[in-house]
Amino acid sequence: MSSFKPVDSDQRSAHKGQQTKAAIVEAALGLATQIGLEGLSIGALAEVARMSKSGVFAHFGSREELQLSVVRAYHDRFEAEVFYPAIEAPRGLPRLMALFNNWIKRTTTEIDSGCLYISGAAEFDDRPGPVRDALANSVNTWLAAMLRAVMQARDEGHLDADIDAQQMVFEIHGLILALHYEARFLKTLQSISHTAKGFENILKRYGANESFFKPKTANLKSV
Amino acid sequence: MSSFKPVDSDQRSAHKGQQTKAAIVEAALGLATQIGLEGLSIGALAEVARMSKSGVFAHFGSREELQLSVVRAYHDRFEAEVFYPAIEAPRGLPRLMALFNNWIKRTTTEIDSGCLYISGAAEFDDRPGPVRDALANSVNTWLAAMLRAVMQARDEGHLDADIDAQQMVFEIHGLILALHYEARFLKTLQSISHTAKGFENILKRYGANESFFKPKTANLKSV
DNA sequence: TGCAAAATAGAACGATCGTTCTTTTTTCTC
DNA sequence: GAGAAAAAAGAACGATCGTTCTATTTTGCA
Repeated sequence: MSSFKPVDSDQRSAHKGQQTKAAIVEAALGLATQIGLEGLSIGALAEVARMSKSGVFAHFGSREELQLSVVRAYHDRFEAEVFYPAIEAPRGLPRLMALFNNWIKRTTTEIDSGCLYISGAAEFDDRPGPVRDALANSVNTWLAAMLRAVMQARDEGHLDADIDAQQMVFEIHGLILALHYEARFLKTLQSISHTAKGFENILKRYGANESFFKPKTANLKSV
Repeated sequence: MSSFKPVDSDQRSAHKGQQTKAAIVEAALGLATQIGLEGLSIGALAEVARMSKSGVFAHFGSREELQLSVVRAYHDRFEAEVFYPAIEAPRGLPRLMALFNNWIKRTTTEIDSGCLYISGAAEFDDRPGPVRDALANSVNTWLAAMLRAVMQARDEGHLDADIDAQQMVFEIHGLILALHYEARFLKTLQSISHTAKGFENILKRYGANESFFKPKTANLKSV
């Protein structure tokens, strides 16, 4: 990941314009995850934010800039919720498992609200431009973090030495996408347990020592 | 699958209205897979079909009915391209592999055009109504066919006897979703080979006899 | 407290949307 | 080939879209 924010941005209690802008982005994020980045209209957003259309608009200057702000906000939230808590786990399989579990946790939450990286991909896969680039960059950053975690787990000896790390990340990604699809769209009940079981299968296949995940007693430092 | 069409529908050279309607639906299908069912506008469709807006509209009576026609057309095409050719393969693992290979083939084609079941799911996962129902029914029908194929392969002894068929279909579905996502949105080059390798991994894990897929010489009737 | 600056509101624009209504053209049947 | 029926076109509707411009309100600093 690594997003090195420029020192202040929204947070600082400056000039109050940025406060309301942050509030607007917050509302926009809620709308966008529900109805999509394309469905996000300034009129509807103004209503939710209890402001005038032009009042909302003035903060962004264009709809596209609003969409970009939403993508950035989603990126930050994803980072804070999934990535940062997990890198505190020890390097190797424990961290990989923490990353995946946080990912599942977030996706499970998003069964109701929707995932911007998934809906955004469907909306912008044929629409070049800054929004698409921002979305793809965020996703690629995250997938690269997962790839790093897999390679570290391999180098630590927690996984087989000859595994294809990209292949493993691809299969893990598929599990998350299937979870989102079947739980959110098809409303299949067992999706969450299927995802967990699928991850277990993948770990086993790539040579993870069963003591890591099978019996809940196992701990980090062994192998 | 099973769609038992009502005898004529579009095909019969009747009253010519149905001919142009079929042509419109054809054009609409192209538009919808590219820009989505929601992005499909009657004006844009009329331009592509080289007709007037009202001329197009008259064939459907509402935009929703147009969307439903597109979903039905996509269902038929999917069935004809993926399902029917595969059920001619012998019951069991050969048929399962044929189904999956056709699915991959179609999804690979759709890297350029887009898959309605995937984009539609993202667009309608929060929007109840007939279109959502039609989409979900089609997808469920297809997933049920895959499930049947897995269970038959198990019953034929081509897979382990104690496998969880739903779990296996879930993992396979994830591969396809990852293929579509990474190839179409992220433009990752190795997605197709990742998918094939992932399927091989799944087959192996669920006890498929390697003679079925590992050496290209193996044939159907053994095991 | 006053005043410039920033933030918000309000009204209006052109465009496009789905839809309706009326009129014209095309098709099919006798 | 005439005439009814079906198909297509054309014009207009109210609504909503993103955006622009001007006016009003609110804020922050001297």
